[in-house]
Amino acid sequence: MGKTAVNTLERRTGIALWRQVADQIRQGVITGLQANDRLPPEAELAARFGVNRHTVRSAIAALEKEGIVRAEQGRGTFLNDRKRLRYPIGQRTRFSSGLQSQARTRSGKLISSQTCPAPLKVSEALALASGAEVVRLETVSSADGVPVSAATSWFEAARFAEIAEIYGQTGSITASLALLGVADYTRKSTGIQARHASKEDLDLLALSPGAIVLLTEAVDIDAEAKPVLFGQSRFAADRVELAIENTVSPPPQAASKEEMA
Amino acid sequence: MGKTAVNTLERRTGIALWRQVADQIRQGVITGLQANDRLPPEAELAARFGVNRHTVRSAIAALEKEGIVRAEQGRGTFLNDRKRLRYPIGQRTRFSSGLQSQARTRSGKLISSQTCPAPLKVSEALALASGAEVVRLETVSSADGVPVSAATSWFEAARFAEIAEIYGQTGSITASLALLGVADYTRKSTGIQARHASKEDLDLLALSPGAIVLLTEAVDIDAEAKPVLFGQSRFAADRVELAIENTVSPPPQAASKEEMA
DNA sequence: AGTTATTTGTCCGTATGTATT
DNA sequence: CAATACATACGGACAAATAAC
Repeated sequence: MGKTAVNTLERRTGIALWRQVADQIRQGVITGLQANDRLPPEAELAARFGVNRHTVRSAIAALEKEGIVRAEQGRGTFLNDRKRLRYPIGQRTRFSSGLQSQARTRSGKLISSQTCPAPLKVSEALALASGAEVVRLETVSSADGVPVSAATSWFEAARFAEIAEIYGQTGSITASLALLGVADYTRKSTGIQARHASKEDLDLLALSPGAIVLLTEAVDIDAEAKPVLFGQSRFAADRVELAIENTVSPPPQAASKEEMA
Repeated sequence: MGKTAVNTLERRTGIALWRQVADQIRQGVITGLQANDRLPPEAELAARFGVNRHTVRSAIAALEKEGIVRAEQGRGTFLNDRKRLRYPIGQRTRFSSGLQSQARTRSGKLISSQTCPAPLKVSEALALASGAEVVRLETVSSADGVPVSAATSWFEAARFAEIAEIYGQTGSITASLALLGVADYTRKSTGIQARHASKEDLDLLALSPGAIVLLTEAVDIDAEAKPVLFGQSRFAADRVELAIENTVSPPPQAASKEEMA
């Protein structure tokens, strides 16, 4: 038999059919199932999904506006290839050096900053007295001009009062901390969640409604194991993959603490 | 001014307004912003979201069917609390011991298994000759009876021919490998992505359409650093948080030179 | 040249779902 | 529980561009 493929779409779920079709096609892209070339013709897709051709056309129109595919009259509809960046997370997590080999240019932009009493979660993460003053930075990091992550970072105000200004100039957390006397810092812990992007993140990351973000919560510590930074980053899930590479030291015991590239 | 909170919902995105409202309320739950008690009255929510009260009612009806909230005549609408499990990822990643302290019971169920030639990605991950035979396991792991993750795992067939049967009995990868002579294994690498759940995962994880999964791709190696397992797990993003805890060995003393942009 | 088949693009009308008043 | 406006989904028909023969 042909491809009766009953990829059962659900009706009256509050999500339009054309969007469900678009989501499925997009997922086909990111799974890497399809190469960089032609999609099946609209009529075939319609049959495959069990919907009208117009519905498929709506889906394709949406994908085209997103830049996922391009439709050419008479020829067909083609996938635009877009690879995910690989963002390494480990004891030594840094935006710029982590993407060094994958993007020609990287940049960090300061969106806003504020000094205020620390929320409970922040004071705990930074091991501060409850109510201590902290600086909050809202930043967006891009690779080759494409926004990759939006981050909210908290620093102890007493120690890092000028970090907002310095970050505004350097565009780099690592560089800013270095200027403020933190020669080196390491990642203590990272929590990872996934959710739909908020309205603000849609703007900051130039995503379309319904997009997914990978949300990381991390604490960085200095050489004396004192917390310097609590950060909450939202990565555009269709542009980034988080990679945890455990430095090659198999079972416990003798561990090599070196890093290499 | 009251709370004119313009959480601007987007129209004609293919996602019905009532569903966007429901999603926002649900996210409020999972972010922990709201306690376990009462939601604002419908009229206030309507004002807050800038929609009609009927629309809010549709949203709440949907959330009630999902078990997220309960509406009570004359009293109001209340949140049912649900916390995320914390799933640790590190060199020693194991399902059961990782959730030990958070769930009374844990179990792994074998959905299906198959022996076939390794796909390219799998043979590379396991360092096998291309086309080597592998065993593929489809499993679902649950905590306190609630499905947490659906996983696809590949093993070298020559070495682990009976793993499907053994897993079916033990319900544990660690136990199964032990019975097959792998006393210990460690995590070599973990990649993390996020996407919408596929139709199959919606079933396996008992999720509702539009749900998000955290997708991890991991390679586990034995004491001789030989790959034993390539696994692809899908975690229900609204039930689980992935946690990367870097074993406390702060900075490598000798300052860093290899970093910086 | 032309002719046909394939595929995307546009137009018509109609029924149902969604959202507001 | 209306009445209304708009978005969504379907069905059919034809035009326009492309490719192959």
